[in-house]
Amino acid sequence: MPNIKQSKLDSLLRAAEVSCAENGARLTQRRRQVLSVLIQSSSPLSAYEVLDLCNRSTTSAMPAMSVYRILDFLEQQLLVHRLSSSNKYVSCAHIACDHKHFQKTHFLLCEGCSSVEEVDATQEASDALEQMAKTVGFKLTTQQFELSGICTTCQNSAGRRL
Amino acid sequence: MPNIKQSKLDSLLRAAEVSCAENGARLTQRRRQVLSVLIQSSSPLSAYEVLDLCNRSTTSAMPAMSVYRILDFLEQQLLVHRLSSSNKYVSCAHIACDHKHFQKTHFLLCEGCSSVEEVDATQEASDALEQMAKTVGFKLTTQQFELSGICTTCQNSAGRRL
DNA sequence: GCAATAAATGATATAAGATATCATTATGTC
DNA sequence: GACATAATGATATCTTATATCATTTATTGC
Repeated sequence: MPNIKQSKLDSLLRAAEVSCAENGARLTQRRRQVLSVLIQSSSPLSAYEVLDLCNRSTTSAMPAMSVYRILDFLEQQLLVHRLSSSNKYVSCAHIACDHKHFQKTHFLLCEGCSSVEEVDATQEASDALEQMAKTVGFKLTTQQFELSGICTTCQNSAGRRL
Repeated sequence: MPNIKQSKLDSLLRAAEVSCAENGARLTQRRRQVLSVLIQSSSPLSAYEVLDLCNRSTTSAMPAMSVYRILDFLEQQLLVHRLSSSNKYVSCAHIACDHKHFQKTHFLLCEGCSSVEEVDATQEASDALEQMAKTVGFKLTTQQFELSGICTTCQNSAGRRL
């Protein structure tokens, strides 16, 4: 059940293809298939969830190995991100734009509906974290943070559903 | 190879025992064994790493199942923390004091030596993160953050080792 | 102290997740 | 089209995690 329009999906896939080409890489059929699954998912997926969804839509079964390889590839291309806290994958929110992942990236994970919001760190948050680390002598290298919470939708429907 | 003094270990274990008792729980031999391993480790350990270390020091082999159960128990007692980004465990830095885990906790993970520093969030960091989440409508619930970086020691030895 | 109950651990099986390795197919280059 | 390279298929294996039931150990009430 795609929760995005076919036209939107197509344009993202085309952008991904261009993006790969710029890096001298190719967005093959399999890679496109995996990326499609992630783009269409409203929540992060594990490698095996990706695998199942791929095999649901195709006749030729994909081996698990391929999914891992392809996820690695897509991650390197910055087309998908790996969430280390759950060991799942999400498609990048910036496939179609020229966003450069310069700032630290924060992933806000909704505990209600499992949706993810990818946002750039504010300068304040970035500074505060650096500063905090500095007080114990740490020099931060993390560029990715994963925070849990409740999204707007789930907050509003809390009366009904929680 | 214990990197802490026996007396220190003993006093932590005694404190842990008291802490459990206060919750109507018991620090059994097996639980004490697992906790000891974690306290003595200079870096986070996976469940199976804990298992191996336990079985190295004892004649009676512990089943994997027990380790998972005991880690769950110790985590509930706040004697150990689970790092979701690596799926490993560390002993709490506050076993012997009356620290209450009121503030958000940050774990600073050194990419050089794998050591961990457990620190309370500064008000600034806490506020900045809340604020950032708020801009996209999220209400944060996370109480634990895991950041990677380089510790003081490794920064200083960088010329030699990195 | 001892039976009854509950808590903790042992033991075994199996599921789930991830990786290593080599064979095969597809793609690009000359 | 032959060659080199990249990508995928196929298989085996290893690691990690959980489910389940039996056994042992502790606790409670008498």
